Amino acid sequence: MSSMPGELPIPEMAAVDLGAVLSALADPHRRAVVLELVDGDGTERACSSFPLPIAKSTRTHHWRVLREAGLVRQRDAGNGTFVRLRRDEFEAKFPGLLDVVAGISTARSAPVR
Amino acid sequence: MSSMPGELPIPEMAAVDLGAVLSALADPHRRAVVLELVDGDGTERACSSFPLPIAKSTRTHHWRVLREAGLVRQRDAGNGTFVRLRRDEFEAKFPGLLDVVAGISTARSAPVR
DNA sequence: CCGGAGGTTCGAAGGTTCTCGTACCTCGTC
DNA sequence: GACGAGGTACGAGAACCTTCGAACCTCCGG
Repeated sequence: MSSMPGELPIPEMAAVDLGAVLSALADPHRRAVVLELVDGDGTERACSSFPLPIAKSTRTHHWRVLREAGLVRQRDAGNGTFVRLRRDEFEAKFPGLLDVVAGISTARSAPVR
Repeated sequence: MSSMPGELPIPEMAAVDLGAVLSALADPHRRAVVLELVDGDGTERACSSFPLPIAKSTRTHHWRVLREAGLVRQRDAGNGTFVRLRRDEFEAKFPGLLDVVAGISTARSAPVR
């Protein structure tokens, strides 16, 4: 696990389990977050910038789950925290998964275009 | 929901939730079963033909989860039950999902070929 | 007709998940 | 220095998941 200044510990990609990933993506709140990250530009994003209708402590919980499932990297910058998708690493280990899930979720409520 | 002779009730594909699907696939036993079905020939298969190291009642539970998540169709034939992947229907609603998950799982322990 | 294989239902135990509130920490700003 | 925004740690509650065994059902084969 890396331990850069402010970087919260994350598992190596090799140690990440598909079951954990699917569980992480099964939660609507977490999936919404991942979705936004997937069709973002890949740069860091403030954790506080996600409009989740849940308590602060619950968010902390969800960030931990996403981190431990190998989906995101999280940096603690004192007064705020930031997340970044582990895009390339993740894609190398679970090819196509993010795109497929993102594609399915994005297709929501737009059956025939 | 359909109610053919022996066909256990299943949700219409439209009513199936991605979260439920991902949860269903998150379990190793269920994922193993789906995997076998995916690279099978699409024909019906006896429920008893899956080598799951769990109790009978636990199997029943897992089959229900898979059914209710929209992944399989199950037929009760008196002395035995049979399952079939809802391949095309599922593919139409969640394009690519099964292939991606199957691909990832199959890639296990064969990094460079 | 009896036994066994295959299944379901029920209830229960043990673990995990999601949620929250409270207390506490750390910065930047006034 | 005090305040507020953003976060974490901890504890607790409710709900759910996986698992099992026991009791029961339904057929097919001998």
